[in-house]
Amino acid sequence: MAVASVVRHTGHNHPRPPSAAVVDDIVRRLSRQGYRDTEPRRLVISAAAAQGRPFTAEELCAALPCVGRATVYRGLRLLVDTNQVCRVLLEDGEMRYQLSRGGHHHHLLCGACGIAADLEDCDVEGMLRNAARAAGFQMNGHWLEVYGRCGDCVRP
Amino acid sequence: MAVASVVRHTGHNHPRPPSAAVVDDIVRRLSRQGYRDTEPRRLVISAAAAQGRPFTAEELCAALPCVGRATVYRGLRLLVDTNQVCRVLLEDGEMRYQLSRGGHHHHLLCGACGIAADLEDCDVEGMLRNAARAAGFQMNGHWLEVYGRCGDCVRP
DNA sequence: GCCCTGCTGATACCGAATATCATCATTGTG
DNA sequence: CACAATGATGATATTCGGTATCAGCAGGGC
Repeated sequence: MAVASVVRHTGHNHPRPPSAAVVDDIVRRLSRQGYRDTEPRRLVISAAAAQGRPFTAEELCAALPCVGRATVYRGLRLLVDTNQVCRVLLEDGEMRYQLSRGGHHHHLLCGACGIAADLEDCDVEGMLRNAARAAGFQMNGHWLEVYGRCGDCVRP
Repeated sequence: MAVASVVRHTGHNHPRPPSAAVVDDIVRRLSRQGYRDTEPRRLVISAAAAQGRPFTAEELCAALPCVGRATVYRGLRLLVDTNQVCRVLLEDGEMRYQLSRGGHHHHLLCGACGIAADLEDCDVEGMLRNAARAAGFQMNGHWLEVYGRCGDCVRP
């Protein structure tokens, strides 16, 4: 089977100083698609990048009291629509968000500390496609979340 | 790899006459857990069983104008909590529901007709557990939905 | 048949998210 | 550099899905 590699989104469990480079990068990609480079939008991106774990739209609003609610929601939706932010489904059905590093990956969600690590190079894709085909189903995509305990929370 | 088997929830794409046996079965299981056998509750179960594809709570309400909204929501929640109904996550993030046949399985969701077939005997579980362990993560569960086109919609 | 207790359902309420719309700011153009 | 077109903002209203409340009802054990 494929070797799994994991990318921790942050060394700590708490917001990190947002990297200006990351924000610039996203803004640049948006510009290329015709979206303007505005101050509130940069603030939203910066706040999203500063989150150490999957966040909700409301948490962004709380972190950005000087930006209108509607703007935060719009900005977040734009980021999701342009695949810069991925949705994360918690075990209880709650939907959260997380800055995406791009490329197909899945999330290892720790139920203890709430952190989300990326699981890459996992070959569920091919396996699912085969299983689906055997069932007469043409697979176009999938949604997968993995729940459990991260290394830090298993042995503290 | 494991052989995949599929169970179509209905031959047609539209509501089927609810089987009294299915409703009785669920009611019996609820009774065993101390929940009463009431008329409105049976109606909710019957309506849920009559759906040919994943449904929303609001759709149940519309199908049951003579049952109070709160009762429909409570009934549905009870069914989810007792694992008689499983949640189905659509590709756009919408949450729907579907009568469960019990046992662990995943859904093959057709984006064209909206039908959900069950994918059983697919060994993602073990594979994921290994991949997670390799990443230092202790996996306790997962959520998986498969999107695409069902056989009927691929070649019409 | 009685009574306890869970269930019902009309209503009020809540929180998340979106629609509206006048105003502002960015960016391409001259 | 100034202008104008238009996309973006944000205060507010509104919608929508879901839950809390609570008086009255009914299931089921006795």
